Amino acid sequence: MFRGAFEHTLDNKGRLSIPAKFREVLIGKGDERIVITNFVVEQARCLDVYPLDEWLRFEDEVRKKPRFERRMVSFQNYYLGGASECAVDKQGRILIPPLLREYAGLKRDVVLVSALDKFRVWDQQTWKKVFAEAEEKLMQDPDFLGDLGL
Amino acid sequence: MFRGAFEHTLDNKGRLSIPAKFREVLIGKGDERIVITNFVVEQARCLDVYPLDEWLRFEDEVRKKPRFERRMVSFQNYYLGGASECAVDKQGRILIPPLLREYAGLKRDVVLVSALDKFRVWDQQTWKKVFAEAEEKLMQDPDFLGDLGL
DNA sequence: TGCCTATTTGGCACTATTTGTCCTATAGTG
DNA sequence: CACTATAGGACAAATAGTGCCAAATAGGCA
Repeated sequence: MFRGAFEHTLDNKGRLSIPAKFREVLIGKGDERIVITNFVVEQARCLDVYPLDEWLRFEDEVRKKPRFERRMVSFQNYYLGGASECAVDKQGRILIPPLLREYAGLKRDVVLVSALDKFRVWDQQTWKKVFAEAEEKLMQDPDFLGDLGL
Repeated sequence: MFRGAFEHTLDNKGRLSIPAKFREVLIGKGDERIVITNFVVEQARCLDVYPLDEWLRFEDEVRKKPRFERRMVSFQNYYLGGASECAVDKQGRILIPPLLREYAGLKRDVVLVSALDKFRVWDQQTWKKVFAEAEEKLMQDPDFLGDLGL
């Protein structure tokens, strides 16, 4: 699965080259298509990127839930509504749809961060903040990891 | 199926061009006809757009239900009553019937949002509100996301 | 440390998509 | 019957997306 974090840059058309390490994972699956959607962690916006097969598995999970339950409706609007499929081009890039680019505040410098079966794309500044806050929390609460059973 | 969200504009005749990504799906079905009807999510009005075959399938579902049950009658009045069939023209546009345009408060800027087998059309301002509320709700309910494995 | 290879990025040209404008056909009205 | 208003269709300009090539950079190996 995906491992590591990489700093990359968008070109002026909004294209992002996928780190070779991540691309290898996709090639291993035999399908380089990905699905990309909006997400938010700790008030900070980012994009979630799934290999197509993982995304489909996830959609199936969602379909099993009660469709008209109110939180589910919100969730579908938010997470599924924004999801769009992209293909990786010959030099390993994807075009990030304008709305998503705008949502996550992606300008030039971005960071791609692995998250198990998927990875996330952050605006560099936003990522620095999120990362620093996470570190801070760990330092100030020594029991944090213990409480999680790690 | 449909994926992604797109900002488009109506021309002064009320015509809306369907995003190429969505049109591909219709072309894949070999039938570009669609059915469009009124809908409301979280108190906010929008339009539901179905490929014709999906709509027919949905009608069959409805037919199986007890026809004179009161809520079913209401639903039929509302959802089926507003439904109208449109064809996509040569440059990929549909004409949105005036009543529906008015219903959903469509002015110039609209957003087309995928929703699995169909998509929705929102007035841009309305969509922003609905989206922001959904985002808010999800942020405040981390357990819900946890249940979904996010 | 320096060379070689692989990866990433920038630039350019070409194609496709979207949108605004114009034109014609049709129906309604005087 | 002629004129006007309007809807629908087509054209064309502007914009955005895609593909390709090559420069620059980073990483690996000797």
